[in-house]
Amino acid sequence: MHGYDPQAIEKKWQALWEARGTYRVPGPGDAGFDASRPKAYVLDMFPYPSGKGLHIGHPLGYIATDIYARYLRMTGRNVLHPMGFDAFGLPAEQYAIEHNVHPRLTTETNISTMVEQLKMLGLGYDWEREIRTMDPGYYRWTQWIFLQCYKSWYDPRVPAARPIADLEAELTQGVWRVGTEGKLLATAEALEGDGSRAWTELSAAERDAALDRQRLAYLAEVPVNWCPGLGTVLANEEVTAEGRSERGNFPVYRRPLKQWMLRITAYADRLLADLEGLDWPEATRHMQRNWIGRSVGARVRFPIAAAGGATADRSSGPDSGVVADGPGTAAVEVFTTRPDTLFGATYMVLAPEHPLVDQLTLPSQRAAVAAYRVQTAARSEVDRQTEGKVKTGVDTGGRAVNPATGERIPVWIADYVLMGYGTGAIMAVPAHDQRDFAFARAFDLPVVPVLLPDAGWLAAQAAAAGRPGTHEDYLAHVADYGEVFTGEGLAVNSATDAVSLDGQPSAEARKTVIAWLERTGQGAGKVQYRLRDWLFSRQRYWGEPFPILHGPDGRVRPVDEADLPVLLPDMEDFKPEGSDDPDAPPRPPLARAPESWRKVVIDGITYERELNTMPNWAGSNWYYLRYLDPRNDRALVDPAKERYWMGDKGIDLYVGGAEHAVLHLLYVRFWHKVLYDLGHVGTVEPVQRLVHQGMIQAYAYTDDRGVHVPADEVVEQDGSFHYQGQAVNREYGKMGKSLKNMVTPEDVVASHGVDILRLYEMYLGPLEASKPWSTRDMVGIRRFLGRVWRAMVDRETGALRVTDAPADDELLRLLHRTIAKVSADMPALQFNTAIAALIELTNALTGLPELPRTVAEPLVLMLAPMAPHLGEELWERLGHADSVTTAPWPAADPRYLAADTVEIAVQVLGKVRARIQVPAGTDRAELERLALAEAAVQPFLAGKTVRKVIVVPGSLVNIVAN
RNA sequence: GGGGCGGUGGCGAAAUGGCAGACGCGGCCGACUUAAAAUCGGCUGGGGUAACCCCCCUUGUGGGUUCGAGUCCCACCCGCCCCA
Repeated sequence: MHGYDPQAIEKKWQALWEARGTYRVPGPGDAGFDASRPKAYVLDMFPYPSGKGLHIGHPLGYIATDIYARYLRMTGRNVLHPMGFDAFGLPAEQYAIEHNVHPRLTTETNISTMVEQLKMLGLGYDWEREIRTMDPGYYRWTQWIFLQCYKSWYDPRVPAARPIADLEAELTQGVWRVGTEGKLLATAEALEGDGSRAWTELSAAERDAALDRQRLAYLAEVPVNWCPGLGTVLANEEVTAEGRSERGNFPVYRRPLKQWMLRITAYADRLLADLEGLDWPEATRHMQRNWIGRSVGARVRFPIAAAGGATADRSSGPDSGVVADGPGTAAVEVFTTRPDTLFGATYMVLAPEHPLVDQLTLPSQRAAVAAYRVQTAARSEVDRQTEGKVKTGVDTGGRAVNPATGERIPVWIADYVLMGYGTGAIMAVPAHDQRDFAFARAFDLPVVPVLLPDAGWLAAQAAAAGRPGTHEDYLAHVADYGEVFTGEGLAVNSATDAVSLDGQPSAEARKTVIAWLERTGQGAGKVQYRLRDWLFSRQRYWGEPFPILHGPDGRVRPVDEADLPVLLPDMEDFKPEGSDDPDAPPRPPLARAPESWRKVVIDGITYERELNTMPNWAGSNWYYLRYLDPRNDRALVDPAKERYWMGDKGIDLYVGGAEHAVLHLLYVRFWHKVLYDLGHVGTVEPVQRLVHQGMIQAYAYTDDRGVHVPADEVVEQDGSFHYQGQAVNREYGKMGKSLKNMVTPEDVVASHGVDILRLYEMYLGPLEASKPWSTRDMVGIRRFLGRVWRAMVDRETGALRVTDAPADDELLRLLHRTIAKVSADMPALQFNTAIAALIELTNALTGLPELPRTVAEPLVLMLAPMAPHLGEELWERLGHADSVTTAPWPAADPRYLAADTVEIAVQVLGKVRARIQVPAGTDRAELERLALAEAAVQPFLAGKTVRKVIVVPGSLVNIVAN
């Protein structure tokens, strides 16, 4: 028998590929590199070797990029298509803890398994470029990038990161002064008596502090998400909406801790602006814009008029909102996007954790305030923001002054104001903000309208609320109108001797009030971001150690770059010290490392190593650069290799899950921009084109008890489903062990072969769409590849059925239409329609006594990227010694694309009434004449006048008659 | 609550504003076979009707723009995702 035997062919070619190094990709400087060819960089999001089994959905994106990379290679490009492993971090560590084996061992085992699985799928990776983030040769450069962040500052004038040494030089030269909160102040703009000081006036410690305040990597005491169950802090992104850890589902608490931070906020504007030029899914760009959350408004200072505390306490950090305002007084600073409503601010609300609360609270209110703060601490951040809940809050008894009206207004605390957002305090304008209004109604606070709504809104609301709807009535009875007006209006009730907004539209009123605030030193226009700096410390073992030493005087000393990597010490006891007690102090596992690792003596001074490790994101944040030059021990990447492979716009195609739309992809862009600013990479953005593959889902079945039954043992009978004779219900969901509907690549490869699996996954539907798996449907692909085989190989004798006889014109036209279609579908990643076109072509070959070579070869070439094993086998049988992977992609011949005759639809009033055959290229006038003369349309024209005739050459004629 | 994406035969799906349903699965009929599998050929959105001519209807619902709408616009319903 000489039929199509997928498993035999696949085994043969996978061995040959390995032996011949078919997928080795030389780069600049390597032997065999051809610099005249254009490059393409096709990248998969690399996996973490978690140890959970792969199911059929995991390789979807890998298959797609593999097909695209193979196609590009056949079009003459040097194609970089590497793979590696995200080996550090929580998934690998949790697996190790659960199995009570060292994470290095479990990770290495898991990686070996995954490499075998990926090779089994026929994926053409250059395994010589494989990287693992846990290898010292790799994480050395992760540490190195961290050091570059530590040694850099963000110069807003460029704007770009620059070496911190430059800043030090400029400070020494007097370009800058250091302001009251440690902020940099251009000397030229410094004002007399603004409290700023020259570099020469600062002590050594103050100078250190001033520089540290500018670094892109810095230590700060910040409120963090502390997860005692995991024994580590988590980034906001790693905490679920329910206030639990994304991994492990442990409770998470807010508490202040001293942590390493990365100043991603400095890049907020560029991260936002540079989204514009990217070929990314719109939804992903939208999510990143939301995450960055740029809002334009003003900072406004409300001086404290009456306070319960004695004197203003010390300034409590850069963004606390506390502003020393001369001896004994202070002001609460707020951010508002609606400074045009400043005159309507009738009270203020502070977050319960706000540092000014103690000072503001009157003795009579202390007990109530303290109780409320305890109550708040127990609630999660998301819970606090959820709307529709009953508003709660407590009056501090303190009073602040509205700078516009000069009136003393009450200051409350309430949990819907968050300390971590903005300044931790708001001005409340109940007349024009929904939440403020609800709060004011609940606690009987005054509501003063300061905007006149437009007539349409007023009329609609007046009708709904049964009010007259006049301006006078609205201003007098604003609280009786059903809804709060939050739109743009005309300012009213907004004038004093000092400033007047009355009559101005909101946009103009904002400008007026900001100008006045700035002139009088009571505030300023300000752009604020939702984006926070990136919390970069984890109290875990399985991660990159920080290249940081702590001196006995508390000063930080970076490890010399020549001493990198700082090796992760081998420890038997690597487990985190989890705890049920939210107040237990963090105890990173590295605190238990041998003293020989923890202590370092330099010039007679004993330093302690930083005991935290970097988060999971660190290693995956720049891996795409290391593939370009994976074994370089002198640099992160050789500049010549970086320029060639990254080109002008970076990675040509990056495919991975939509779950990384914000975190991974935002962090990657941030580090890439830092490296760009410092001259280590040549592109502004790392990824030009991004595609998210969809999920493969599957049916699952439950019996009448609601218990899942094995999906592969369910049979369908007459439209209902049965398991062991019992009727079962069908559900639809993620593939996985819990639903008992998992299908593994191993099973499918064993029963059908890899090429059929690859084609079937691509044929299911568009790459981006989620779609259901159905093993039953795979038979269609098996039939297709079987027909291809039998068209070329005699199944009795095994002889080649391909001859040099010429193909007839009809077949050649179909062939070249197919080439044109597939050639257009490949770069668009529309493999489902490309396969459909190849099936059509193959179906046209089934009756032929022999197959012309002019048809057989292009068919094999087009099939080869998708079914590489079959492609190689048939290419070899067609007499080619070289691999099909480097054969040239076929070109469609325009001569065969134009048909001699075309069918034209003749419509009357948009309905098709006849079809006529005309020579290709028939002109409009002739088409119109033929259409009007067509016998079949006459009944529909009878008794009517032809008003107009629309002619679309090559397609249709539409007769408008009535 | 705000935003994004989607809704097309029994199923997966296709369709630069131009003949809706390509291609595959499933189903039906036939050929080959002692028989089955495999393979090959034909039919297969719904309704009317005389299964094949022909007519009507049909892309979640209702409007609109257009000679012409699955495609563009508005409102609504449903599903998924993101932000609250």
